[in-house]
Formats: sequence, structure tokens, C-alpha cells
Amino acid sequence: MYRFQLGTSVISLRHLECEVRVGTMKNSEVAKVFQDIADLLEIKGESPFKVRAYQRGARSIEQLPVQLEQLLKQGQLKEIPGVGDAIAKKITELLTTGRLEYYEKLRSEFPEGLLTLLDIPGVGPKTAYRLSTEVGVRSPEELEKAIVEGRVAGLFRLGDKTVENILRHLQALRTKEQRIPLGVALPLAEEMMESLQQRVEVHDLVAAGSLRRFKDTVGDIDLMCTSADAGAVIEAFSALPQVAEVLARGGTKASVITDRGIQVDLRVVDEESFGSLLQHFTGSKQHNVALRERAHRAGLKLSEYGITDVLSGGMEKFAREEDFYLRLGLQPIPPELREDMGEVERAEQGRIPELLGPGDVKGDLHVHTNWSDGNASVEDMARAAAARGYQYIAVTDHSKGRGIANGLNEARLREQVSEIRALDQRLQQITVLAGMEVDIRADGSLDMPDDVLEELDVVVAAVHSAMGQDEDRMTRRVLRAMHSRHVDIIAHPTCRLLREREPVALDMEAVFRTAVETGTALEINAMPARLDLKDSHVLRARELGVRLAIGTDAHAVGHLEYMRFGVGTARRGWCDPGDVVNTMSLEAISAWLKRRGS
DNA sequence: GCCGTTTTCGGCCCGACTGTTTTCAGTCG
Repeated sequence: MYRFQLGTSVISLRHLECEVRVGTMKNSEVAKVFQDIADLLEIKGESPFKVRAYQRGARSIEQLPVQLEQLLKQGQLKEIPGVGDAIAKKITELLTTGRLEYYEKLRSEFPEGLLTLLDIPGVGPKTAYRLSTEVGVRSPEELEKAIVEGRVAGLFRLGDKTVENILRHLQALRTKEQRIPLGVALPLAEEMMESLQQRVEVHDLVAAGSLRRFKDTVGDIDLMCTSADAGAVIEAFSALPQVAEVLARGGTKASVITDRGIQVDLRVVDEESFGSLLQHFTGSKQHNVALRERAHRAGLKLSEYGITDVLSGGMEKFAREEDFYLRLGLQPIPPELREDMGEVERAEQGRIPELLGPGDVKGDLHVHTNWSDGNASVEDMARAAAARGYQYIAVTDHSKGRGIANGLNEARLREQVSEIRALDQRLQQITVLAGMEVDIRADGSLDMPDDVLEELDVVVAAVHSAMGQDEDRMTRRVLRAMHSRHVDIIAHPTCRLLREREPVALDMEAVFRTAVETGTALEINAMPARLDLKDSHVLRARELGVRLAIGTDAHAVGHLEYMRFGVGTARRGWCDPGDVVNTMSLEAISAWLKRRGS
């Protein structure tokens, strides 16, 4: 067992301690080592290109949809973009010995805790190094103390204002929300945009940034608009009821903190360059870098203002984002794909898939009612689903193992099924399918006998207990459930809850392969706190040919709205309508649900 | 350190802001 001697700051997320066991090093842990190496090399003043190479490698590994172990076994490490001889060799050393000599040596050249300082906004490599060597601080907490004690201000190039700024950021770090779940950020952004539109004349108004890309969590909210009267917009924005504090306010840009501690930036931009600005501020940063690198080779220079021909010096502006991509010889790329995951190359070849859209969804296959822990009746849920234009909805209340959720036993389930059948007869607009979200017990057996499941139209199975099982047991447990001929869908496969619960230990490759083999669909649970499968899992599952089901897990009528988060996640995983079972018509899905003869 | 419809060597993304300067270093997105 080897323990990396990293900082222990409570503020730092990126530099938390991590334990590493030989042979089980996770991709994220390996990625972190390379990110640290990049940071240290930067501090050391190494070539920025070398630094960037390590950063790129780290990011590639972080986003890798498969385990490094597997690529190592197959001798495919160098297939990873940004991984060449040197990094491949270092990955091999890390995976086989659990340590990396180069890394340890590099770390030993610097004071302990140096890297934790990099997490403070306004503190980069140069400042961090000087603070750590000249002032001797080893953590954000120590830095704050040093500043208050006046041991920092006055150092060369660290004037009062700089130090004041650092202190402000340090204090903000303690109180500021870290990453905000999409499910919180998106409604807030929409609420603010709506109020803004009521108060003042705005033309285009959109949310850019990671929100537009439907990332599961976002750092802040970026709004962009065009208007004939920028000043009035900025003023109205700063005065919105959600605003608690105005951080900065200029002629065309304002930054505020809302009452919930979330930073929102608004930019008012010219209509004629709205397209390229929107493109720029939608990101991701890495996507934009990839675009610029490519443009550079073609003698073009990209910026938020437009595309410049390097030879002639002339700049073209773009009112529409689409035209920006077309000018680069690229198919327009949907925001959800802009993560530098090969989308630029695909766009070049005209092979960006026709992604699944909200309108493709024909029904919801995971919904609760007041029979278990939902708060609406079967009929209310069904009518609300019909109002959304769905062809079908599956009622999937909990099974008896979820006592706390008022789970249904055999008798109550039968009673509910007859209510559903009767309702289905009455309702013209929508078909109500009888289902259940059945517990997968610790040993992988189901919490409901086969002869009862046999009578249902849809069976969704999920883990809700014994989540601490090791990977081997948990994987065997889930695979066993998938082999049941009654189970159609595995719900929220990793059981993660954003900011609350880590995913369970599960061999996802094995789950994906078994899903293909048994024809079981895996759910993209659309609850914003779950989004499980997450985007990178969806990407990998899809690549292997897994069928997916987007379910809202609605416990109230309003929760049916969550579907859009599930669709966004599916889009981030490059899904087209054919990848998702609940885009099928009623007739087709009925046939699919009967595929195993149940 | 990586990588190739200019290259196996010589390149490698762009602009703005801030504070501290008197021409620019450092940081950020």
C-alpha cells in the first residue's frame, strides 16, 4: 500500500488525498497524477508545450470510457489521444507498481502542500511557488492566516490589491457553492431569463457555457443576449429579484451572485457577432482549443469575435453559430458533443449523428405513484403523461423490500395492476403499462416471485440496499438480475447521488456486455440528482450496442419534466433515437417488452 | 511530450483583464 503525500486542505477538491492499491488504480487517480505533474512542471518553468501535453494526457485518461487496466493488457495505451511513449510508460509503471518514480522525485523538489494553493482563483503557478517558498504557506488556510497577519502584502509584484483579491477568493471558497447540479442551475437560469425578458427589450437571450452543453453539474451560469439598449439590460439584470450581490457591472457585462450563492454572468453582445460569441462562451474550452488548432493549420485564426484569415488579416463575423462551423468546413456540432471527444473530426467527415431530441420520446418507463412513495395517483400521472404527448407510461412502484417507501407486496401489486388495467380501459389518450421497480436483493435475487412479475408489462430492477458491497459481489449481483428473463431495465445502475453518494463499485464493462448479451436495457435515470448512467457511461454503453431507457423516476406530476435532463445526458453520450427504447412507438415497445417471452 | 493533407523535426490556441508597471507578467476562460 502506498499513500501519496498530498495536501489535506478542506477547500481543495482536485488535490484531495487518494489511496492507491496496487493493481486497482482508477483512471481518475492516474489522471490526477498526470495533472499534478503538469502543475509541477509549470511551476518549475518547463516548456508550456510539455505542460500542456501532460494536461491533455490527464484529461484524456479522465474521460476514458474504459479502464486503463484493460488497455494495458491489450497493449493499446498509445491509442489514447495525447498519450505517447513517455506517458504510456508512466501509466504502465503506475498500474503495475502503484507508484511512479518520476512523480515522486518531482514532488520531492517542492514544498509540501504547494499544489493545494493552485486551487485558489487568482493564484497560478508562479504565485503559488513564491507563496510557498517565500512565505512558507502550505495550504489555503495557512495562506489566509499569513495574509491577515500581513506577511504577504508588499512582496515583489504582490501589491495590496492583489493580496486583497486573493483573500476575497479564499473567503468566497469557504462559502461558495462548488459545482451546481444542472437540475438547480437550469431552472434558475430560465427563471432569470424570463424575468429579464419581462422587464426590458432583449432580442436573443440564451444560456451558454456548460449549462447549454447539459453537463450534469455546472460551475456558474453564463447568459448572453443581444439588445438595442445594453445599458438598460445590464441595469435590469442587476436588479433582478434573484440577485443578492452585484460583483461587477460594466457597459456590456455584469456578474452577480444569486441568493442561493450561484454566480451568474450576463454579456450583451453585438448581433453581427452573436454566433461566434455564443460559440466561444459555450465551450468547452477543450473543444475550442481543438477547433483553433485545426483552424490554425488552415491559415485561420479563431477568436470570440470571428474568424480571421492570417494572410489577408480580414475578419469575418458570424451572427449565427451554425455559420461559424460551416465556414470552418465543419458540420454544425450540437453543444452537448463539444467536449473534444472526437466531435471535430466527425464533423469534418460530416458524420455527426442525428441526436435524440425531446420530441423523440414516446413514453416514460419509470414512474411512481401514491401506491408507494409517490404523491400522485396513477390516473393523475397518466393524464399528465398524456398531456406531454406520450403514447404510454409505465407505473413502476417499489417492491416490498423498500418498506420505507411503502413498497408493494404481492397482494397490493395485484390490486394495483387491476386498477391500472381498468384505468387503461377508460383512458383514450394514453396506454398505461403495469410495471414495478423491483429491488435487487444483496444476492442478486429479485424481491418479487417470478409468477407475479410474469403478469407485468414492464419490470425495472434496481439496487437500493447493501450499497457498500465490493465490486465483485455488486457486479455478480447486478448481472444475476440482468439474467432474469423478467427484467427489462436496470434502473439507476450506479446508484450515485450527486454531491451525496458515490457510485457503487460496479464493473461497468461487465454490465454493458451482459446488457447486450441478455437484451436488458440500462436506464438513464433523468432525476437531476442522479443522471445515472452518466454521460461517459452512456457513450461507452452505446458504443457496445447497449439499449438504453430514459426514465424520470417521477414521484410527482411535475417530475415528468425531468425527461429533458435524461435526454440531455443521452445526447452527451452521442445517442440517436434508435439507441433509446422509449422512443419506440407503443406497438414496437410492446413487442420489445415481450421479447423474452414473458 | 505529442504528433503529422505543410512536418519523423519543428512546430504546438487566443484574447482580455488586472495590477503593477513604464512595457508586461500572471492568470483566466
